[in-house]
Amino acid sequence: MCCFGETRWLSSAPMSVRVRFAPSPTGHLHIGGARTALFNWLYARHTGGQFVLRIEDTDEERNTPEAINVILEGLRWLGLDWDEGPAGNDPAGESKGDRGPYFQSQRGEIYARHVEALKEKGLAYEHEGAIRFRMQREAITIPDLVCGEVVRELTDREQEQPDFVIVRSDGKPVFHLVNVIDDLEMGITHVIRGEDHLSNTAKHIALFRALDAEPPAFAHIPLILNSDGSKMSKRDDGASLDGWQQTHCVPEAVVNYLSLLGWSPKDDSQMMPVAELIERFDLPQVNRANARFDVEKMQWMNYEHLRYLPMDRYRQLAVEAGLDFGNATDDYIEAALVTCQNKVKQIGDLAEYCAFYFCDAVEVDEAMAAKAFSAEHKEGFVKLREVFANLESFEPEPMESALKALAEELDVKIRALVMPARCACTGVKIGPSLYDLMAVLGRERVLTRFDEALARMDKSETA
RNA sequence: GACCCCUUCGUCUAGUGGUUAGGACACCGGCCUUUCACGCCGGCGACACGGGUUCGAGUCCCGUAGGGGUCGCCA
Repeated sequence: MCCFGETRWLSSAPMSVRVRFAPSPTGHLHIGGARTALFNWLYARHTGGQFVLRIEDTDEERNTPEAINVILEGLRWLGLDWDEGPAGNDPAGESKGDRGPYFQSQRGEIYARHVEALKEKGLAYEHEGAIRFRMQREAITIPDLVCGEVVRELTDREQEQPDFVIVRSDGKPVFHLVNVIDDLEMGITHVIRGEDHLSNTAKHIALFRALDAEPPAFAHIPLILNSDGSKMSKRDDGASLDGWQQTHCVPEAVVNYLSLLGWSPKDDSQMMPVAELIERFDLPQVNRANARFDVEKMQWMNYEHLRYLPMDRYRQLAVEAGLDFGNATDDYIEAALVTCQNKVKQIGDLAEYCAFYFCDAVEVDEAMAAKAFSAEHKEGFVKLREVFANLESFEPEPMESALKALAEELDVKIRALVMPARCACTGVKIGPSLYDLMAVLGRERVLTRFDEALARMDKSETA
């Protein structure tokens, strides 16, 4: 079937969603900003719309290439790709999309044009060198997809002076103006942003109308607060995205956790891959109440994602976290990591946890050695060495059976054999499954480490 | 000072007039186990308060309190 004419196209085509994330380069990406970006991105992907990235770099002092990189890299790390926006950190450089420039610092002429039009219509006027917008004096109703119809009355100060500055006396346009003009020019259909902008939305709606434009739909999402309910600022625990990047968290875990702050799938789902989030995310399920950031749940979520990561990504994460595998082979490295993956809660703990796999001389925890290598364990340990030396297959199951059989034969607890073996192989109390770790280490290394342990026992006997 | 939003376990939340108020994190027990985790079982723990409306209210209305936000030539 085909259809003819523009009329039919216009009337039958569903409105294509265009959302945006418009951060200013402050040098860090706030976790609340990341969540705003995420909700916008999820909505775009859910509806098949466009996600636009726009950099609000009107504050020239803080505006550095590094600060822009923080935003770009943060979003990329989270996997939030933009359909339109900067291609790099140069405001005058390349960009993606035909509604640019996507840096406000490059859009001066566009703003000037609209300000001129407002002045001509008598909706803006000069006052002490600045330009003010002639704001309506009546209450404005804000239709909000999250908060409902919000009737915004004037505050007492606004009663005194309802008109607000849209261009400073130094010629720079202010946030309210540029934000509205950009959303208008870029064809933004849904403004999804923090609830801290709700009150100001009255100004924005008035501005849209003054510009002869229908305002976009608004969805003001709840804020993310500290665990004590106070406002989250960059210094607070977990408040900055780069903190999570630097500790080599799993980005999908951050996305998953953030998605659950202020939005709910309405059932008991907790762990959700991004594809499921896209599938299920929508504005009606967004909450109205502010949420507090819970570092512990974030860490739990990270662990849950970490343990199910494909080995190649797990290994990559380990390398990024600075792990040194020496000259071990790929097979050895991956076999070793497999025994650690479901045990280590944070990738940062991995280095210490698996160190014994990648060193020549085991670093021994003396407190553990004192117990494990005590004289009473020596006889069994010597016999265990013999058993392992002659074992046909150096695999976990045969080792376990052999060890248990020996324990029974000697009439000792399994622990009495396991403790010295573990201490000999790893030097520490905590670690992967003993049989698994020995299989990875291989017979040669294991027997060498047993011999080293035996030497220690002899030494302490004579001492 | 004014205006706006919000209020269910400590935290994130489910709940759209009739529920023993459910789940997750955290915490505490137990089981499993060579350690540590995982897993399983169990426990602790909430409708901010006061009025209405109703046969019946966590759910609807009003008020109070508390929290958050905004009112800038910051964004």
